[in-house]
Parts: sequence; structure tokens; C-alpha cells
Amino acid sequence: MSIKFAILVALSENPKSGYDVAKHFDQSVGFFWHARHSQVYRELGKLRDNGLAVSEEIEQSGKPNRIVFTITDSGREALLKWSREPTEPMEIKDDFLVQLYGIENIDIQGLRANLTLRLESHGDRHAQYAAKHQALENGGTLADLGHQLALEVGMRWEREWEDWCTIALERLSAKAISKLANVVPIGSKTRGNAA
Amino acid sequence: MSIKFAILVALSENPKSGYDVAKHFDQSVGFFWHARHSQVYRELGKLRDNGLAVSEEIEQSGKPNRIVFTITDSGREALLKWSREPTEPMEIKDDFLVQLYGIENIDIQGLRANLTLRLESHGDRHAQYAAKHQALENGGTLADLGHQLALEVGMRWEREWEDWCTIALERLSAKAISKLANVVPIGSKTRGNAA
DNA sequence: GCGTTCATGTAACCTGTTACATGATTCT
DNA sequence: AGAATCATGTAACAGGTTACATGAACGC
Repeated sequence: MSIKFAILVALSENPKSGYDVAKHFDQSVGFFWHARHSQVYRELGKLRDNGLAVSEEIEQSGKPNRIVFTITDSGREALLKWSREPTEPMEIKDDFLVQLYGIENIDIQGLRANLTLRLESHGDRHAQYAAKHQALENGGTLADLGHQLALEVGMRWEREWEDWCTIALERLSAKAISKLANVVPIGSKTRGNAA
Repeated sequence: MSIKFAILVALSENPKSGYDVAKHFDQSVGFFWHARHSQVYRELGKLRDNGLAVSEEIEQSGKPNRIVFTITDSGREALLKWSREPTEPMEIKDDFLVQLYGIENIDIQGLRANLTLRLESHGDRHAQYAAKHQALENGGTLADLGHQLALEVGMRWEREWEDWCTIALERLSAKAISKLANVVPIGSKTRGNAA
């Protein structure tokens, strides 16, 4: 329902080629709705078919030609209409939490290794969002405000993960686990083998 | 890559029918990886085909028969193997943040309405996670610890959204916006109309 | 000579959603 | 009488990923 609008938002800033949109998705709106170039080209075609964008080919010497897409009035209207409808809050969907949930049947050492990796990568992303955020500090436009607020969600998210990973590493340390009641070593559980 | 494992985790607790798994997904593991019943039945079939689970039909009087799936040793091994590989941190993917990012071309009144709705629904979810979490307070098993930690991620997530929505509503109030530099009323922007 | 960036797209596949289809029992 | 719960599934579609395919220019 929505990669369509993420692209329209990207085009609403300025006209872009498929390549541009894909690049853009690695840096800004894409933080909150990512897509690969193959999907971008497909969706741009649909936008054109539905009259929400128009394309024009720009010849370039040396490089391949660019096909630049511009949002139409109809596209802007679609954006407005979409923003008046309620959106569904995003759902958490994370492999790692599934593993935690099934902790009795998974490798705890692997879990700890994953936690350490995560701690790092959430730190990296936090820094990335923070840098983008800081660059907007002095801008006072509406667009800046929107970008700031969106980035703040990202910063909060990453910060919470960082905190949580640290705490989880402690609570899942060998020491902490050895103190638990009813510790069941991996492999000692009864296995159902119904035919 | 992973609804498969979410189902295996569910089956690793105890054997379940497709119906059970789908119900389960509305309450526990499903907080972190949801699926509809149609998908569950399809995936269960695949698990059986790959020898990760076995099924047996249980006759019931009055109600339709249940087809109960039990995880196999091979299934438990797959779970272990999976937990030793690194998982990708979840990406934020939210319509609402896309709207915020494109704030110049969307309806701010609609955005505010959405924020108010969100504030409510994140509060509801927070309460849901917190209730589940509290029910585990006195359990001291490894499984309880895993469930607690997973629920804490959910609680942090919802709490941050609640905070952020409140702040965003202030920063996006008519009053706050009127003080911004370069305010561009909707509709007054130049529109690109390249053919 | 090799890798990267620019630039386009297609094809096959996997994942996930919506809607269709059936039928008995129990609760209001 | 009507809705909800139990219980199974299929079919069609939409959304998203991976891999394939091509080709020139530029820096190392």
C-alpha cells in the first residue's frame, strides 16, 4: 500500500530518475521505508501508468540517458488524500526476538554473539541518524521540522536497543543464568516424536 | 526467511494445530512475528515436507478434526543452527514517518489526527505488553527470562512512541508552526509539469 | 587490467494479505 | 435467529528480494 507514497514523497521534493530515487532511499525517506532499485523501477512505471507522475528522457553524453520522473498535480492530490487517512502503527517483526522467545530451544552462546553484534550496529545507526539530525539544527523550515521529528523516532529506537542489548547481555550472562531455577540444559528436554 | 522459525519456536513449546499456531500468534511470539492463518497452514505444509515437523490427525466429535504438528529432531536442529547465525536488525518501516518526511506536501491537520490516534494505540499496546510482562514477574525459568526480555523491547518501543507523539503534537501545533521561518502554505509551491 | 559509479531494466521467486469456501456447535 | 468459536484449507493478488543482463567512463 505504501512504497508508492514513499516514492511520491521523494518526487515531491524534486524530479528524480529511478537511480536517484534508489540512492535517496539509502539516505533519507528510505530510513523509514526502504526499497531496492528493481522495485523502484517497477513502481515508477505504475505511477506513470496511473498519471501520478510523468517521465522525460534526458540525453547525456558519456553516461547512459536518464529518465526523469516528475510528480503531477494528481500525484500531489493522492499524497494529500493519503495523509488524511489513518495509518496503521508499525508492527515489531524481529528474528532476534523470536529467538529470545524460544530461548529454551536455541543456542544461548549464539544469542549472546548476536546481542554483541546488535549493540554495535544499533550504535552505528544511532550515530547516522544523529548526524543527519544535527545537520538540521539551524534550519527553521517546515520540511526541516518534519525531517527532524522523523529522525528523532529513529534515534529513540536505536538508543533503546542499545540500552536493552547491554541489559540483556547481563541478564543472559552465564553467571546470571546459572542462578535461575529449573535450568534445563540444551538437549535434555523430552522430544515429541509422534508419527 | 523466518516465519518458518517463528512457527518452529511455537511448536518447540508443545505440539500445535494450525489453528493453535494462528491463535498463539495473536498472543505471544506473534507480538514479534505475526502471520495470518492462511500463511500458517501453507508454512506448516512446508515444514512437514522438509521433515522439520510431523503431523497427525486427531478425531474429535462435534468439532472438525484437528491436525496436530509436532517438531522433529531435525526441526530442533534447524532452530539451533539458525540461532547461531547473525540476524539482521529490523528496519523501521512506517507510513507515518514517510508522511512526516514529506510534510510540505501533506495535510498537517491529518497528520495531527494521526498522531492523536497513535498516542492512543501505542498506549494500549504498552498496557498489553506490560500485563504479559507482569504475569512473568515471579517465574524464574529460562523461558520466563526470554519472554520477559522480549516483552521489554516491546514496552520500550511503545513507551518511546507515546513520548514522541506527545512531543510531536506540540511541535506540530498551529501555534508552533506559525512561528517557523519560510512557512509555505499547501498548494502554493511551484509544480513541475514536464511532459 | 580491475573495481566502482552511473544507469537502465527484466524474470523468477518468496512472503504476506484478502477473499472465498465449508460446516457444526455454543452462546445470547 | 444471529453471531461467535472451532477448524480446515485454497486462490488470487500485492509487495519485496535475488539474480540476471548490459555497457560506458573513471580512477587506481
